[in-house]
This record gives sequence, C-alpha cells and structure tokens, in this order.
Amino acid sequence: MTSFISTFENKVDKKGRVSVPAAYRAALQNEQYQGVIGYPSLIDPAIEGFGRGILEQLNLRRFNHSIENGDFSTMLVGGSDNGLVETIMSLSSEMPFDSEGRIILPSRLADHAGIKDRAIFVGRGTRFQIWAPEEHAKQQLKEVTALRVSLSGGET
Amino acid sequence: MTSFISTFENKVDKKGRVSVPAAYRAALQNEQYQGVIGYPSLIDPAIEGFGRGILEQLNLRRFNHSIENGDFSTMLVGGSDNGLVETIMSLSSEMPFDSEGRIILPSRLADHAGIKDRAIFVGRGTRFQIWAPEEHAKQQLKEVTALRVSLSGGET
DNA sequence: TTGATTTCCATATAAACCCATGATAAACCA
DNA sequence: TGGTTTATCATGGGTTTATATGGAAATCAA
Repeated sequence: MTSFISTFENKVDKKGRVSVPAAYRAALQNEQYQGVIGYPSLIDPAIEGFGRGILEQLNLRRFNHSIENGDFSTMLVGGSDNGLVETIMSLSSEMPFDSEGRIILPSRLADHAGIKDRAIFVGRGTRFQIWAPEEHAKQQLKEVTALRVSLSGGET
Repeated sequence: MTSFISTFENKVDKKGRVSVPAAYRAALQNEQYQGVIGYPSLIDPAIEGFGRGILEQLNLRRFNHSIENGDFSTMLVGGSDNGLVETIMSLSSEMPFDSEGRIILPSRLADHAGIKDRAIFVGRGTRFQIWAPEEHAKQQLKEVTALRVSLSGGET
C-alpha cells in the first residue's frame, strides 16, 4: 500500500512549479502514470492529491460493486453515490512530473487553496494535501487541539 | 511482536545524528523499512517512535474498512475517524537508518522535545520515546511518584 | 513575432555513504 | 583466574550523491 507520510514545505517558482517531496515520489514510483492527480478539496481550502492508481482502483471497485448488485445503470448513467466519485473525476487535474520531479499547479487549483509562492505537502496516508502555509497553520492547530481533547478523555 | 525495552542515553552530533540503541534496531530488523517513524507527542515534550509497519497497518485497515462498506469517499475526501489517523500521518517523520544505525532528528521533532546534544531513548513496549535529558528526569520522577502513590493505596 | 509553455542544464544545500577511532563488553586462553 | 584478544557499538568526520531550486534554451501556439 502506497502511503504518504509527513509534511513538507516547498517553494513555488514564478512559473508555478513545485517540487513534489522525494518521499512522495518514491511512494508513486511503481505507478504507470508518473505524476499526481489533484482536485480542489470540497471542505478545505486545499488541494487533494494522490496517484493515478488509486483512482483506477476506486473506479474498478465501484464498478464491481455495481455489477455484483445487478445495478448496470451506475456505470452507464451514474448515480448511486450522490455523484461523489463522478464529480471528483471531473474536478481532477493531471499533473505530470517534469524531469526534476516537479509539477505545475494549475491556477484553478492553486487559487482554490490560496497558494502563492509556498506550498505545504501534507501526508494523509492513502492521499496527501497541498496547502498554503497560513491556512495550513490554522488547520494543523485545529487538528492537534481536537486530538488532545479526545486523548485526554474528550471532556470539554 | 516487536517490543522496546529499557532506557538509553546517546549523543546527538552536530549533524543532528543519533545512534538508535542496538536493542531497538534488533527489534526492528524484520521490518521492510529500515528506520523509525516519529511524531511529536501530543501530551509530552517528547518524540514518539515506532516502526513503519504500524503506520502501514493503520492505513490498510482504514482503507479496507472503507471499501468494505462501499464508502469510497473516505480515501478521497477523508474524515471518518475524527482525523486521528490522518493527523498522525501528517505529523510523522520518516527517519531512515544510516549504515551505522543512526538517524537524523528533524529539527521539527528535536525542537518539540527540547533535544540539543543528548537524547534519551525510553522503551515503552510497542513503541518508544525520545526525550531531552532534563525533561526526562522530571518525567521519570513524576511517573515513579505517581506509581508509589497508587501502589500504596491511592490516597492523596 | 510574442507570449507561454516545456525541456534542459547549473548549483547550493542537505542527506547518504564510507571509513576510522575509541570504548565497552564478551569471549578466549594459558 | 587474570590477562589478552575479539567483537560490537557509539561516535566523529570527510566525501559523494540527491534534492530542491533557479534560470537558459528550445519548442509550440496564436
């Protein structure tokens, strides 16, 4: 299982290029498609990223799931999960690696995340996110605080 | 089951390297990833450490659990466990062994623990911790005192 | 042509690798 | 048993490599 761990901050140059952390590239080296897939998070000001393999696997599982249930309509006309998967597919962009392991952030995605000249890659296990530094600081504080509360028994 | 026992103090050189105690390395020798994973403890000024296998396990379980429930969204948009796994993934750092069995402590982790030029490895069974000497002394005193109290009946 | 992309090359820095030393503990042996 | 030898381990440092980053050159588009 490819997994994305740890957090890295990299520069975005004036051409919109960012180096994908080497550790993430290593996690993706077995994929046929050398690059990442990203779409604007539906809940956060961030970009959701992953390898193409997981998308394919997702489609496959979903396909099989439908077939097993005798539901042939899903694959033809969609539906069945409120359009989540299909919507994400449509929102996704391919970002191929250049020879140095960088990708170009489409402005559509960069704008959504508020990314200007610095990008924070956040490992989330099966996927990762890309944040603007300021937004990420806020988010991380929120997450850590929530975890501390729940670890200390969950009382307010 | 890999388990970490006993306490060791090692030097941190000016390159930020520390030898991982040989006993710990022996406990990790079956892992495919030769190194340790660490994240800043959410309650103590210390680093929590363990093998990478644990992290993979976490990911895999989460992935399978989602898939089995036909819940394809988790792996794409996250959520589902209050962010526990995802937050840990983001806070964790990979620290591979060099040929001498040392790791380099990322400043993010060293700073959190207040570690400068000495590090104390504390076995905690399935995981271990890394402390700065001063903090560890305090912590140990606290633990032992608390234990004495509870063993002697728990009265305050 | 002109602007924008893509490919290619250059470089500073940090990380990986390699070898050397000293110290300690285990093994050996006379 | 007392001393000697051998491994193992922690540590130091020099050298090489990888990575992130910047920019030039080449390609394409309009």
